Amino acid sequence: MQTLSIYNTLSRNKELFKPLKAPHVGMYVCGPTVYSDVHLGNCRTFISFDIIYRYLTHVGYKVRYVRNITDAGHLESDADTGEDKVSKKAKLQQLEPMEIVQKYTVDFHNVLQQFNCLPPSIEPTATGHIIEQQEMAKTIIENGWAYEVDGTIYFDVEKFAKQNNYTALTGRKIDELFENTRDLDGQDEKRGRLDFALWIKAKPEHLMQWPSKWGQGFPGWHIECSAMSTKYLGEQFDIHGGGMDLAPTHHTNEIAQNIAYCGKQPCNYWMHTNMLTVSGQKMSKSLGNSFLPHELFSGNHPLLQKGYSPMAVRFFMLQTHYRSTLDFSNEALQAAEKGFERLVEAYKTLQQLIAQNSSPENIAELEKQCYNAMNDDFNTSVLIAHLFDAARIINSANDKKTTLTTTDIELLKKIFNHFFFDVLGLKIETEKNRSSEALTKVMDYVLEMRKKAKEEKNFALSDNIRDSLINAGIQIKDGKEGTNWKI
RNA sequence: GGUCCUGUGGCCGAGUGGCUAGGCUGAGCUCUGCAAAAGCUCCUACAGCGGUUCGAAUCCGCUCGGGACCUCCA
Repeated sequence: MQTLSIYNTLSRNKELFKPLKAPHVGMYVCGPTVYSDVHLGNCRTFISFDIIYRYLTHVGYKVRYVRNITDAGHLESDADTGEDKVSKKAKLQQLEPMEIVQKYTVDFHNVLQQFNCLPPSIEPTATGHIIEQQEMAKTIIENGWAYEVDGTIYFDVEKFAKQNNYTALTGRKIDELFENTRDLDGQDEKRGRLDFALWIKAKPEHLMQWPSKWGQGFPGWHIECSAMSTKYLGEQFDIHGGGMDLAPTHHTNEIAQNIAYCGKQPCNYWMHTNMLTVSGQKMSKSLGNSFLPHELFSGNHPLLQKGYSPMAVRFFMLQTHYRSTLDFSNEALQAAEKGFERLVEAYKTLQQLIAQNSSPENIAELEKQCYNAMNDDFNTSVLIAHLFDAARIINSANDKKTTLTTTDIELLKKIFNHFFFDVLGLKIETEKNRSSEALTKVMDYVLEMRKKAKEEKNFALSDNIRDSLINAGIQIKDGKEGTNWKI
């Protein structure tokens, strides 16, 4: 097993990864609230955790990866005010709330599939775990950490913070939090200003509500994750992840709930992915600089000069470490697209490399460096740099400027299979008709014609053939071993 | 306003107290009938000002800029 270190938000340091029950690893990631098209920032988070899931699996762990779908209880404001996001959308579109949930869940799955993300082991929903959430709230009340006011259950943060480190995740000073939170004038039935709801009394017109011992209501936003992680991963598990914006409120409250419920920290390693910006500014609807995944793929957006394939985008994201902000720009995307293509071409070249008896290259060391990169807090950026080194060696060997033994070539293939495909989750996109048999035969014939023309010094014709192929979107490359082509 | 994070070459983006990140772009060379591709070389940076140190982009302080969350506002 590899020695892996992970940056833990709790300690603000990289720590050696020690699972509670190796080889089993429990990982929980906060999934999307399915009330609108999936945000590209969400995609980044889920792609990051897809890599983590893939790498842990690759090095031999048996990972149970749980990622929830929030389909109820997430209000417009995190201060337990405003409407439920799903219900609001349902009213606007005059649909059943579960129609909204279905529509955007399907959309979410489609997008992640295009990005080649593996499905999680379990994908539980908030509405599917109402009982569990009620039970957890009940226990928290019994344990003395929550109270009921007219059918709504609040978590007593002030009381909790006196005996526990409520702000462990962010290191904020609790006194300042109290000071900076304003009074919710008049309507406030909470005891403390930082208190948050575990269960909320539903008004009669509220579309999504369930019976409970406290009357009709619906769950608070934070309780679902505590309830579902506990149900499927136990009271304590290994990794909990999500976007950085979730740490101060959602995750902080989640930890409080778990401790209030069973007296234990829910997990050992908290991992947070950084945000997305567009040309240096944060991606937001109000700034008019946000676009959807399908707009990014098609290029159908004023900010996009062209479309970028899902794999190019995935590769682009992986060139930046998950804890750094990721900046979208046409220039950067195009650079990534070309770099990705370069690796794909090197992989194809690798398949037809001819082995020599000896080699000056140290491929075993290269493989080791790839593992080192991933072991250092999943540093995909450094891993990719090593893959480019591999590409240079492959191309050099193809140009007869270096030599590789059979062992070297096999090891290079293994490196690509393990890291490029399995761990980074990249794939070679097969354009329709790209390598249909008929086209291959036609190309063989056309290239034979061109070869003959060249032998007869009829360069006008050979160039004409080449230009015509370029017009048809096919590029040819003359090499020592003959001519290759690609679309 | 508060807390936290962050500032790297034309662009993107890793990184460690002293040793080439890598990709894209541009220039030159090799190869080639020419081109493309590929290889090699070059453009060699670390926001600014102080400090610690034999030595800092890497540690500390301040200034300026960017971001996240909270507050405010809409």
